[in-house]
Amino acid sequence: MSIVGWRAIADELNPSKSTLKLELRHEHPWDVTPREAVAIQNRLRGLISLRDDLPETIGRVTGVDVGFEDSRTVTRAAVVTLSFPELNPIDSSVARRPTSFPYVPGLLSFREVPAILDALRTLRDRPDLILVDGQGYAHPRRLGIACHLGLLIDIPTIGVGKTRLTGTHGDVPDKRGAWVPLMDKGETIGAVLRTRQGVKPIYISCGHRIALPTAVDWVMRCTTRFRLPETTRYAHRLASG
DNA sequence: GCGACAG
DNA sequence: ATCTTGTCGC
Repeated sequence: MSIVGWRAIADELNPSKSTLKLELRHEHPWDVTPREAVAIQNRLRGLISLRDDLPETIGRVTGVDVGFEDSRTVTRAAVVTLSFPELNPIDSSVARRPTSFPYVPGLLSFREVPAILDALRTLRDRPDLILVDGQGYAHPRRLGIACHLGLLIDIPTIGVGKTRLTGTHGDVPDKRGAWVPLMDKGETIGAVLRTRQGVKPIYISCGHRIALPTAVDWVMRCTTRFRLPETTRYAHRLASG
């Protein structure tokens, strides 16, 4: 579908441009040096919960993705909420703001989270569960973008990466749903999951308030006939258009 | 010192 | 991520 078509759908999903009360559980500066960013990550890492702490019933799943415009000088975050288990889009939001932090492996959240928070603020309802494009716990300091975002807004999050940031793993059986642990320094930091037979596996890790097996289950429940979950696909289309 | 390195 | 045509395969 064309970009015009998608913008039309996006507006139709949330015509009132209603604002969601999104109180941040933690605050810290964003205009920081890479060195300061690392210090913030080391301070926040101890606050992450890898335990299941999700709503009793989840009727909606939300996807988040970020794209860039004008030679990466503008950051565009897209959030799409789908009904569950139908996986039909029922709400969405897009936010654009000047890019203020460079891409540095391991510090992705400092580049993308500010715009994501802007997008979340114009969503109609508070998400039950969010699938974030990128790693969560599978990070050098165990604070990938999914952990960072989930912790700030205190909502369960899952990291869904298309490629590896850190860690090692064996071969993944070529069968839908098969997965092997992603290991680092003797610890399981994530799962390498084959969402469909015959496609490259994706990297799943805990964000916040969810355990790894549960995270893998939810990613599979959100994945139909493609390599990536529908949440990620819808968000990507709105972020890139 | 030499690689590796989410998006 | 983004820049980009054609091309291999179901």
